[in-house]
Amino acid sequence: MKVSKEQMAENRERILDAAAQLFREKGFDGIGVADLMKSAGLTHGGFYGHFASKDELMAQASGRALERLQSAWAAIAREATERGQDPLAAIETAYLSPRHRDAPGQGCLLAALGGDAARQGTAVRQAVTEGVRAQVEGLATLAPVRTKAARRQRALADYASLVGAMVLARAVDDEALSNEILHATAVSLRLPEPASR
Amino acid sequence: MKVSKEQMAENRERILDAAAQLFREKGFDGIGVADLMKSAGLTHGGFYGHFASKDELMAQASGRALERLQSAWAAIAREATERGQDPLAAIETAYLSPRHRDAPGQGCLLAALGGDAARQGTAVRQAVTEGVRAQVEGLATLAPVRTKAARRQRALADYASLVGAMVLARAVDDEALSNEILHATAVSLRLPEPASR
DNA sequence: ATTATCTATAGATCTATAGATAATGC
DNA sequence: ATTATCTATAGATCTATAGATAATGC
Repeated sequence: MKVSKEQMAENRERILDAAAQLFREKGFDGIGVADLMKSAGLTHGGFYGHFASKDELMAQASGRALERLQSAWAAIAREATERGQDPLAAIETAYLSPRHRDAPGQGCLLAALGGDAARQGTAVRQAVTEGVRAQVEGLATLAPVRTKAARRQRALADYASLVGAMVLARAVDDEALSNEILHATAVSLRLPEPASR
Repeated sequence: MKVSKEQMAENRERILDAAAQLFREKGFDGIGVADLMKSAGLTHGGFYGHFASKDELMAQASGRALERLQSAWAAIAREATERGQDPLAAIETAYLSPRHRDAPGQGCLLAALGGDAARQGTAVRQAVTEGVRAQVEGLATLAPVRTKAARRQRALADYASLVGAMVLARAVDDEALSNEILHATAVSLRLPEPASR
């Protein structure tokens, strides 16, 4: 049952991607190693050849999710700039969309697992801290204000608004209220279009 | 081992209060029924005389936490008004304090369990929805803007900023960055004093 | 007599490991 | 020969229940 080196590396990537999605969808405690490995097309016991523990996977999957969202934001910013539109507004509009709300497995790690991350060990917290730092720096370069300090302030506050709006929009059971939260936040961030897409 | 009716009602309250705190501190999955009952000074098996299931407790404890925070906000607003200060700013300043960040067990349910709540069943989601609605309505009455629609918009957006700032501030592992998030959000909400208390 | 709580346990699930298996790669 | 994966299982933990116990309240 041994596989080639490349196949093994590919299997590891599949485990990471499945974990990054399933943790965001079901929570760190909502999915076990066995079901996770089944999702990646492998069996339970094989897991420990790739990762020392579930905790290590949680940290690496968090890092993976943060990287992927960072890339997605960069792509949105690039496209908006090409069209002569405000790149920060484009990212924020996409973030506050019902599409993002309804697909937590592909979305912002902090909105899906921020509360859980705060209760985790050093490995997860460090991965999250690094990702937050990178995302804040990325947003800061796009903020349309003059000083560096103002750009950073704006990036931090906007990021907080986005995460909170998504947490609330997903927590409530009433779609009208959920949409209202997303829309009110879009208005507060002075986004041009409605947040729906 | 039977106790009086009043004693039983008091025991039930103790279970609810312990649950409201421990769930916020450790997550819904981070504390079991046995340890929870031990925290309330009772034994494991007695639990099912008070609640039909852990799920029912989760919903009622969420409601309890939301009610308690609502009362705390009302008290802060009252005191601020007595001193001739802006009551909404007083609530927001208290919310964004390191004291709140470092005491999740006594704090905002949405910041502590919002992400988890989104993954729970109908009972928990309904309790959360009702609580969010009440808190938004409470904030809206305090918003210093003219129209009803503007007050509601402001309440929704401010609530999102607060929750997101707390989620981020608790998730990161670096106290300087954490304080920076709280402060940047306070600036964005135009709060007069620094957010520290 | 009723019943709130206790002790003990069933049944399920979860992480992690041990040993077997079979394909890779020297 | 080495090793990635598989099957099987140990050990811990968790929810929920059954039956015993002892204090309340008619």
